[in-house]
Amino acid sequence: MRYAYNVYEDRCPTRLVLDRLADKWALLILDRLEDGPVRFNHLRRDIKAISQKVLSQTLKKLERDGLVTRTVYPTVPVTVEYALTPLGRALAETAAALTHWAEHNMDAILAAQAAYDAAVMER
Amino acid sequence: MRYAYNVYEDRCPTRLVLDRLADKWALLILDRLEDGPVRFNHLRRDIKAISQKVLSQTLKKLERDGLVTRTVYPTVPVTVEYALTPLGRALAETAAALTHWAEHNMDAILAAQAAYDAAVMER
DNA sequence: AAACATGGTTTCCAATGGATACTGAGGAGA
DNA sequence: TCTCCTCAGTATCCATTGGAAACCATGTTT
Repeated sequence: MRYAYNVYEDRCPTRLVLDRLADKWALLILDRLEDGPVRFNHLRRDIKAISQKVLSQTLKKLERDGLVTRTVYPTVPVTVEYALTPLGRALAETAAALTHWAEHNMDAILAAQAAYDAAVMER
Repeated sequence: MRYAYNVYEDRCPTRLVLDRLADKWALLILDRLEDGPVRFNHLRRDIKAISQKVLSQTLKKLERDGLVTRTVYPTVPVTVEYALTPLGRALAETAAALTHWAEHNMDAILAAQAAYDAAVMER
């Protein structure tokens, strides 16, 4: 065994982390922050169809995990900027591989789904 | 734009794929299948705390997406083997990066959580 | 005075997730 | 023979989660 942790084990803390990272919205947020800090409502507009509640909740969890920072500027109205920490940046690169894989291999997956559904229909 | 798809867009099919891949259990299954075919109950035992229902459902979705194959051997009792397709293998390598990142960076995340919780307490 | 911006919280309902029990065919052990 | 065990799943129920929409405070613009 190379690491002290084993994600196959129940009750291993890595399971908690995997739970966090295996989240569509968290991956999209991390990906979106790679180019630099972004404000709350800007994220909301960029990541289509995310709700305010889920965005807020997800950002809080990412902040707690030390993956993003939250900075408040006392402007009027208040400005809140979210940015990646070094740890978050490392993860974002890994996460980007997943989202980009999805974009890249979409056609193959759609074809597989169509074939599967056709096979189920004629069964 | 490099690809025809954009995961930030609502209603883009990549969102469906991301939804599928951003799933703790799917990632663990793909990871577990990297070393070769595995039977249903073997997966169930290896991936601690997964329920039969969720394992069954997740495998079906992965099969529909063309990421795993399901092969039935008419033994007694019946043997069902799950294996990665070439497409699934490519994804498993990407997914492995995530699970291994979780194992690797666990200590930093636990420390961040403790610091965050302490800050919240004294606030 | 009404509308819009900021960054959220609250509320409600539908969908999802997990725990548990059950199936059913066949083999092994008592 | 009777009971238990294995295989690979379904079926059922309840708690948690997710998303839609309304609401909040503060301040600027029209």
